[in-house]
Amino acid sequence: MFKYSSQTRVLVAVDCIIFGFDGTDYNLLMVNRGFSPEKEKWSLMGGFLKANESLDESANRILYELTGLENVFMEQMHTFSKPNRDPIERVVGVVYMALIDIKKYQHQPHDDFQARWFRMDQIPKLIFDHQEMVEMAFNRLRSKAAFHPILFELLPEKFTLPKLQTLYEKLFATKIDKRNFTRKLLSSKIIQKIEEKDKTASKKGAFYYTLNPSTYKENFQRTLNLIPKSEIPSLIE
Amino acid sequence: MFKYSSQTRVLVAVDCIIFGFDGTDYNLLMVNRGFSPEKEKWSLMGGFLKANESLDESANRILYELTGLENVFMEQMHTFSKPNRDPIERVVGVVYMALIDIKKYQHQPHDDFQARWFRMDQIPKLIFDHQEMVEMAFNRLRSKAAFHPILFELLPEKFTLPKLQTLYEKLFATKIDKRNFTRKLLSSKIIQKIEEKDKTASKKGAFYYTLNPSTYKENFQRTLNLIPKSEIPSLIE
DNA sequence: CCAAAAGTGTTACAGCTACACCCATGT
DNA sequence: ACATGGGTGTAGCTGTAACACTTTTGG
Repeated sequence: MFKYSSQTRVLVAVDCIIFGFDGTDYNLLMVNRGFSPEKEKWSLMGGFLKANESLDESANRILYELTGLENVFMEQMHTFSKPNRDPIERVVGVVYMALIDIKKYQHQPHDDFQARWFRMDQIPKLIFDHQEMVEMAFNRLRSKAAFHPILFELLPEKFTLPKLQTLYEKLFATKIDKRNFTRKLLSSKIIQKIEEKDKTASKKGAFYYTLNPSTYKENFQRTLNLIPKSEIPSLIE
Repeated sequence: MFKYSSQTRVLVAVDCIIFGFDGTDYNLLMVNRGFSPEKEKWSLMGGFLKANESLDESANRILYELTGLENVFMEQMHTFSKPNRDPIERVVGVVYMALIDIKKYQHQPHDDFQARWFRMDQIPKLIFDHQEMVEMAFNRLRSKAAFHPILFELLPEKFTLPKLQTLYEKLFATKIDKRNFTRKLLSSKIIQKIEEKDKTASKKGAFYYTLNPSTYKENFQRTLNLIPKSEIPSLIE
């Protein structure tokens, strides 16, 4: 087989930034590295691109191997490439962002990987340029969520309006008026009430809602304006 | 030096999607490949990532080598990775999108590369997955331009309002009311009129405007809403 | 009965859209 | 003088933001 001659070949790593929401705060799923370099330190879930898989396949494989999860919302975000970002040898790092319902991964089966959730404000010092990756991912999440209803990926099938509102308030570090929030959301028709209440958070209980799958897809491109316009300029991307 | 053992190393190519605007249509700068595979066919400007450069540096080097241009608006867009996207050997392709003033590259110095502009609706069949890359880039440009004033990168320093409006109308394939367009734009303060007219397009002549550098940067994150809301849902990303 | 969270309507304002005519000038 | 493209103002409407009280129920 002919090859391109005299060109440098490098390793390609895939790193997954996995967001979860515990009802109060955003969390990140990290693993304790079992190998050098930086053994025993916390890092993103990652692995090397294999010979016969695409990056999407690789990211999904890595996520599956480490959490057992499949069919998760995940998309490619950015490729990092500083020549010496990995001290061992040159590695180009492709970062994926995933959003999962935090309850779907609770340390269960794969404890051998020593994965655990960290609240966004309590993330340990990370290896290499992983800190930078996380910051970019969180900003990207903010930009996307301002215009597309992706945050539902972080919630279980049934969720309450107060939980959903907290999700938005925490991401944009702002308070939202609950009457306006509810009205905009319901007028979009992307969620529907079910006759069942969550009583864990209050005595009165809050009604559960679920996504309306058809209108959800239709409205995915539509900008919902759930965030007051005055907050939008603070988005960085 | 220690290495990660038994992992696959691959070539990393950088491909630049370079948009220009000729006053009427969007154009793409393509090169006629002088080497196999697909010799003599049209392709994006590209090259391989070198041992000691980052992807950003590589993209800028490639652009400079092929056009002589520097300090151009360019950002990383997506990394393509189907295992057999290049028939010779495995190559992961990182795509950059650049926006340039079309007059800054007019076949001059580097004709040996046989680069030329193609109107977006007259792009020849491209090699590998370059067609897919171009489509993604154009969609991405649309999404970004809907909310950030990046299209100015396609214009010369002095430009007229009618030209600017055409730029938006072509990208979104829609007609915009010129009174509304002008009003929104001027109220944003990002451009300023200069007392000089372009008489090439009409007898009356249209006033030139320039970017107001300070307000331009300030307002870069602000959503201008130059495109009527009803058109926005058609954006795909 | 009280504390804590959920739920619900209205009004004022800002920003958007729709729309048509006059102006300047080269030929 | 006329054809061509450039420039300008208003009114109605829609959507957003601001705002406070009642309801429910577990303890």
